[in-house]
Amino acid sequence: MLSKFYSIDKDKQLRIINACLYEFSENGYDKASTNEIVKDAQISKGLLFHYFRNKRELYLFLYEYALNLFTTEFYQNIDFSEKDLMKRIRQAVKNKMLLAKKYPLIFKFLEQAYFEESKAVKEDLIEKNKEIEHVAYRIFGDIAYSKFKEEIDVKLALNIIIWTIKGYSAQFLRDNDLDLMKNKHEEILQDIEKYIEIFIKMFYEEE
Amino acid sequence: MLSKFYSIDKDKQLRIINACLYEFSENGYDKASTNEIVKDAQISKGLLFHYFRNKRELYLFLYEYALNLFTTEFYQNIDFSEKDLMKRIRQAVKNKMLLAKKYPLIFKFLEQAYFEESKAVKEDLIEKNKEIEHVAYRIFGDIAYSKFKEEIDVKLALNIIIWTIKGYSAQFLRDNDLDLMKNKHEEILQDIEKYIEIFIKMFYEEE
DNA sequence: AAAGTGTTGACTAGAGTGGTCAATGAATGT
DNA sequence: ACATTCATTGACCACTCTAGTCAACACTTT
Repeated sequence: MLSKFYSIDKDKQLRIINACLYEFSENGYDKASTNEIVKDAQISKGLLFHYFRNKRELYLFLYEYALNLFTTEFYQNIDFSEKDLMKRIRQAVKNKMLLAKKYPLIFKFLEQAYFEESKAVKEDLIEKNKEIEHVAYRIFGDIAYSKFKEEIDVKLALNIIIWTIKGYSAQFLRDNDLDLMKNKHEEILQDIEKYIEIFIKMFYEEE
Repeated sequence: MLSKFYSIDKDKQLRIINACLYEFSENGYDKASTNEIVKDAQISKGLLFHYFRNKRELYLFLYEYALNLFTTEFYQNIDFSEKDLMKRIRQAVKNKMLLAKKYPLIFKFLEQAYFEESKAVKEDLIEKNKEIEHVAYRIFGDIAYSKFKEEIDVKLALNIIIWTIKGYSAQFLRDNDLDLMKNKHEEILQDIEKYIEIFIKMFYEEE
C-alpha cells in the first residue's frame, strides 16, 4: 500500500509529510483537516487518498515515520561508554535540543502526539509506544549508580531529575516559541547545567 | 445579565453548572457542544442562551466560578503562621487533594482549562490568570528561607520541588482515573512524603 | 493509437454547530 | 376573571466543515 507513496518524487513526498506534520501538530488528529493538508502540500484531495487508505492510516504512518527518525538519530549520538549519569543526561539534553533545532516540525508533532486524546488513534499510539518504551530507558540502563550517596533512593532521585528537566522544558516551551529556541540554545544548556550541579551536590557522594 | 441565572432554582443552577463542567472538561472549549450541555442539564436550548449571551460568555463565567471556589477554599485552609517551607508544602498538597476529592468536576475542569488552546478564549484565560497569579505564589511568600543551606540557590530549589510534585501528579493522573484517587489518598501522601524527606536532606542545613 | 498510470477537484452525504424566535405555560397583580 | 409579565420550550435556521469518491483528464509507455 505504502510502496506507492515511497516511489514518488522525493520533493512531493516531503511536501506531503511536512504539510501533515504541520497540520496535525497544530490541530491534533480530530481537528486536523485533510483539505488543509492537500492545499498546503499542493496536491489534489484524491491523490492523498490514493496513497493512504484513510486519515487514520495517514496519521499512524506519520507517527511511525517521525518517531523512528527521531529516536534512531537520538540514540546514535549517545556515547554509551560514558557511565556517569549526569554526563549522560547532559548528552541527552543536548542531543534532544539539536534534534529539535534540526527537525522542528517533527519535534512539535511528537510533542502533540504525546498528548493526543482522539479515540480514533489513541489506542494505536499507546500500542506503538509500548514497543519502544523499553528503548527509551536505555539511557538510564547501564549507569554507575555507585556514585550515589548510600542514603538516597536512586529511583526517587531519578524521578526528581527527570521531572525537573521536563518541568524546565515545559515552562520554556510555554514562555518561548519553538522557533526562538534556536537562539537560546546556550541559555538553555546553562540553565540545565545549574540544576545538574545541584543534583550532583544532592545525590552524589562527596569525593 | 447573570442576575437572571443567579436568581433561579438552586437545583437547576447546579445541574447546568455541572453539565457545563463535565462537557467542557471532557472535550475542551471548541469541541464542547451546547446541545450536549442542555441535554445533560435537562433544560431547553433556548434557556441556556437566555442566561448566557453565548458560548464564550458561558465558558468564562464557569472558569471564574470554578477558579474562585477552588482558590478561596484552598487558601482558607493554609496555616500561614507556619513558616517552614516543607510543612507548608505538605499542607498544600494535602489541601489540593482534599479539594480534588470534594470537587472532582471542578478539579478536572480547571486541569483542562490550564491546557485550553482555543483561540476563542485563550487570551481571556491568560488575562484572568494574570489577576490571580501573584496570589498563587503566596504559599512561598513569607517563608523562613534561612533553613536552606547557604550554597543552595533557593529559586532553583523551589523549581525542583514544584516540578517534582507536578511531575508526580501528572504521572499519577495518567496512570489512574480521577475517581480512583479517592482510595489512594494515603498512598499519595506517603509517596510525596518520601520526596519531601529527600528535599529536606538536600536543601536544609543540618541541625 | 491503445493501454496503463498518475492526478485532478468538483461533488456527495452527512454530521454537527451556535444561536434564534414564535409559541406556550405559569405566575402574579389588578 | 382578565391582563401583564416572566420563564421556558424545541423546532428550526443558516452555515461550516468533514472524510472520502469518482468520472474525467494528462502523460507515458507500449
